Amino acid sequence: MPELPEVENTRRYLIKAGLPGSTFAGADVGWPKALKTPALEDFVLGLLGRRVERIDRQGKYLLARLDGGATLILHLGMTGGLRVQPASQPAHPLVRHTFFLNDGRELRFIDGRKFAKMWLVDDPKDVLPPLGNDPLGDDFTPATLSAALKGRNAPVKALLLEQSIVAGMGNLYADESLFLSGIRPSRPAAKLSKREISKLTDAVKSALTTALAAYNISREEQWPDPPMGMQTWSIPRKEGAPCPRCGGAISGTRIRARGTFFCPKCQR
DNA sequence: AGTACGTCCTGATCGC
DNA sequence: TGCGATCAGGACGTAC
Repeated sequence: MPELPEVENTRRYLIKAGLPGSTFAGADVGWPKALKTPALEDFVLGLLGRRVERIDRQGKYLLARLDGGATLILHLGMTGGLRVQPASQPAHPLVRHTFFLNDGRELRFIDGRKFAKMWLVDDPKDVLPPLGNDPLGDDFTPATLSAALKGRNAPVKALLLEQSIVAGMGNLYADESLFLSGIRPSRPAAKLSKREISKLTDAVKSALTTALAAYNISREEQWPDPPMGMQTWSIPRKEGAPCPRCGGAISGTRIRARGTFFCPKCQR
């Protein structure tokens, strides 16, 4: 499940693979429902002949800035992954979309579960939902997080998952952040103390930067394989497994229908 | 406005 | 060992 670290590493992978500078020579959209806008014909025509100038990330969205001013937006959903490969190389069986490049390579969009999404727009603001501060940026502070949680009585984990509060947060890093900060996922957000908000802010930054760094160090030699399947969790995602801090049994529950794991001793 | 839940999807995993 | 049942969850629409 690509969350911020995986999406950011995908961005770095695309840059390393030389997608910026390449020009689209066509596109094969194999799962039309993934294309949100525009209609298929305009999507293909709009990409044709356009060169990728830059690749940005906003939350979990990848934005390929094209010459001429348009932006190709990709969201990896839960099982999405991207690869830039020679057309002659056999494609992964779960490739749903193929973007042909003018250098004989292809940008291949893998997406087993078909939850990924694509847009081609003049202004990303027209289609992107409101996104909160990026937790890796300077604007993500105890003050801004506290303000975002003010008056909210939903479980803190549910709010961490809202992209309008923490852009790029996902289920696994939410559990990780709450474990690192010793806060139980079910706690009403507004009841967190100032000190807890501060610890949570640090934990979110720490969980995400650790994941990014772990990938870059341990998998660097594997580039250009896609950055997926990172496993840098402190907390086991298995009920009854031993807590790495106290040795007690990890509890499993569901919050907003999302699998949630925490240590009942370490997280209060 | 805030909160909760169903829906979309299918590969991977579980359990008998 | 095999196979059907269940699980996984990001974002959105709907409902209360």
